[in-house]
Amino acid sequence: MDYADFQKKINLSKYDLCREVYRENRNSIRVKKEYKVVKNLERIFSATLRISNRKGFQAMSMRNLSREANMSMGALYSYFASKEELLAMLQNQRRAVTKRILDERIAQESEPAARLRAAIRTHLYLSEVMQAWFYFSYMEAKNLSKKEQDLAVASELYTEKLLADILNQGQIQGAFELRDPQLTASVIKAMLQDWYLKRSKYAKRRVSVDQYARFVLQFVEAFILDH
Amino acid sequence: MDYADFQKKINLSKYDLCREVYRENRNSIRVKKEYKVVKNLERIFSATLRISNRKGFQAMSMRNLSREANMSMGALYSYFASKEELLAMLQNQRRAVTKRILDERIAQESEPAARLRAAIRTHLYLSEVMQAWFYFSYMEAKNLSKKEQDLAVASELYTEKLLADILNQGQIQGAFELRDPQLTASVIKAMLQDWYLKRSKYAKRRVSVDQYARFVLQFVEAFILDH
DNA sequence: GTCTATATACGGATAGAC
DNA sequence: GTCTATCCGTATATAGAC
Repeated sequence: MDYADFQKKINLSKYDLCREVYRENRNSIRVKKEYKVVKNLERIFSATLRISNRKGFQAMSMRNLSREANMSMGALYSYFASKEELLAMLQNQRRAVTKRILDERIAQESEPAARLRAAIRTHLYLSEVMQAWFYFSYMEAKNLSKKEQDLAVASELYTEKLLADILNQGQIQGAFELRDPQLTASVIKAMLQDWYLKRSKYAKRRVSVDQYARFVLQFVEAFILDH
Repeated sequence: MDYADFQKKINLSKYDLCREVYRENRNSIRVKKEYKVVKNLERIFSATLRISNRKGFQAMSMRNLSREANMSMGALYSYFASKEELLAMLQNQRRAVTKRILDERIAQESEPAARLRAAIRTHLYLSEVMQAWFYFSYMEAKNLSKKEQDLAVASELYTEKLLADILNQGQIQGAFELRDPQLTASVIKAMLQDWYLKRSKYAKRRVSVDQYARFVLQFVEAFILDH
């Protein structure tokens, strides 16, 4: 399973993601024609991520967004009631997709070594498909409302716990040998995050996501299989 | 050399840092009595880091800062000409200290293995002493002026290159065996950054900087000494 | 040196025309 | 559904009193 296979199997086009957002927010969105909502939500979210990742969500004014999304201020406000609600729509949906796919793909494996590989590869591939959002979510977390912050932290810890559980299970079954599963999970997480946080550095050096995945797996396995 | 030794040897009190800032900015600071400048700069910088790390530098208004630093708006503006200049003072000085100490302590070792240990430990210890600033610098980099962004990236790459050079040197001398020194340096950097980016998580789990340093060293050494 | 008061610009959000 | 025009609050920065 490499990145190309992953992309084929998992359907995650921008429009699919926006269609899900629309269906979950039918009540609050005043515009009613699905094709139009999906098209405009895609513009809005893309522009939001583009501007925010350049200079920060709070520094993005609604006028910026209106210009970048090619919509008037009035039009924007028929898709959400406030800047904060725009954010919540985006966050909820992306978080849900991430969790769903991560859970699915880990559950397909039963051996600890295979589960660990699935977790690492899937996380890297997800962050490759939705790089802009992963980056946004990490960098903006602390600037958002208390509620959004808590959700972000919970989502962080959930991923870390997925890894820690696999490591613990592997240790019990004798597949891995390691001293501190919790700390090991933390630093694996740090390596996974580096992939989407330093995207342009890796792009410049022509490191592909598959190369990075192989490298991280080797690095981790040298630690948990050997000493 | 553990963290307690490091603290004793390296003098890095908040006031020492602010005194350096004052001496480098005598021209632009209108207040002239050193003890007063140092005291107020300390207030200003502490408050800046405190507020910015909670909700972002751009979201910090000068009124916020004035309240948190216990100084009037007018008083603040006699220490800098603009919010941007305040930032540049802080960044320049901290970056310089970090580079100076990192270089010094690596230069004291000659064997690759010892140099690597010195680099990792020193970086972790520096980020422990100046956690708020390291966090700030990472999280705000993209929101600052082009000039500040470039300086931040250069500083990032400098640290990574320090690590990569040590790894390369070790490989040539036969001390390390590794396939990709550049990628190895990148993921080590990611682990070092996790320490100051997730400070409160590690604090909650009662992981000390010395424990974390030992763990990272083991993790890295399993990869470059074994396979 | 530090304060209060204020100039001026820009922020989010909405009303009402089309 | 979308647009333009506008309300009102808050931002940075400064002037001038003490």
